Amino acid sequence: MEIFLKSVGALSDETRVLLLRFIDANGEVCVCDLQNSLDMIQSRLSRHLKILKEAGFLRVERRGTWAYYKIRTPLDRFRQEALEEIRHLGIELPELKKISDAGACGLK
Amino acid sequence: MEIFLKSVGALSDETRVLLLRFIDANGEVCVCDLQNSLDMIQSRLSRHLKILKEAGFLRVERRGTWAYYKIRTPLDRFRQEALEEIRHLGIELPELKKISDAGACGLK
DNA sequence: TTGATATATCAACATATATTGATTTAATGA
DNA sequence: TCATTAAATCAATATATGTTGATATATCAA
Repeated sequence: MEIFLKSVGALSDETRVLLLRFIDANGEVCVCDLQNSLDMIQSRLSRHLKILKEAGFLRVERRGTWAYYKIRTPLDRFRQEALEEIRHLGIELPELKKISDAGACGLK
Repeated sequence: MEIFLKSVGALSDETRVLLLRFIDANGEVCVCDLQNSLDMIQSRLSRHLKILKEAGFLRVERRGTWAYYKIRTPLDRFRQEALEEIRHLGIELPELKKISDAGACGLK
């Protein structure tokens, strides 16, 4: 029950659904790229990424000071279905502004 | 998005998951039977039943002063998967104490 | 070690959601 | 019509969750 509630709880917030879909659409992204692309402050992103990770949707990989988030694979059936459902919502996604590759995020 | 959030929001509460599973397992039940079986006060039940109904999981049918709730059919794919997932949680369900058939709920 | 950068966590506050008891609404039958 | 019963709604309160700005942690490079 607890794990189920954590999963659906993670999905019941507009910010997190957008985040999940954005990462789903763009593959691996780092937090500073999300800040740039989604125009959200860092602490807000960090919070929601943690919730999505702990709900089993995301995986983090640290490289140096950067933290790269991506969809966890494999997803179990229910999470996969949820992701599929989110894909069909037709959410308009902002463009990925990937500056982490340039070696600096340039954010304060 | 709004409908999706409403669906997962409805699932992200332990009381509602139990309610949904109980109705799923017992078929059609009226509110006073739920009061008896689940030991919950009426206003609490009414609130959660409404949320589950508006999220598309339940259907009500009124007969006289009684309101009978059951799983809405057909459920769309995602809601069906969610229900399936809930079935697999192994939730221990209390016995259905069906007194509405007797013609009186006997509740204050 | 020091400074700079990326991310995580914390504290304060605002908003949302759940619980309860009281009231209202609706249907029934005397 | 009036009283009764089932269910819905409301008001007050408590708890949970989201947002923000500030601070802490971690990595890297000079």
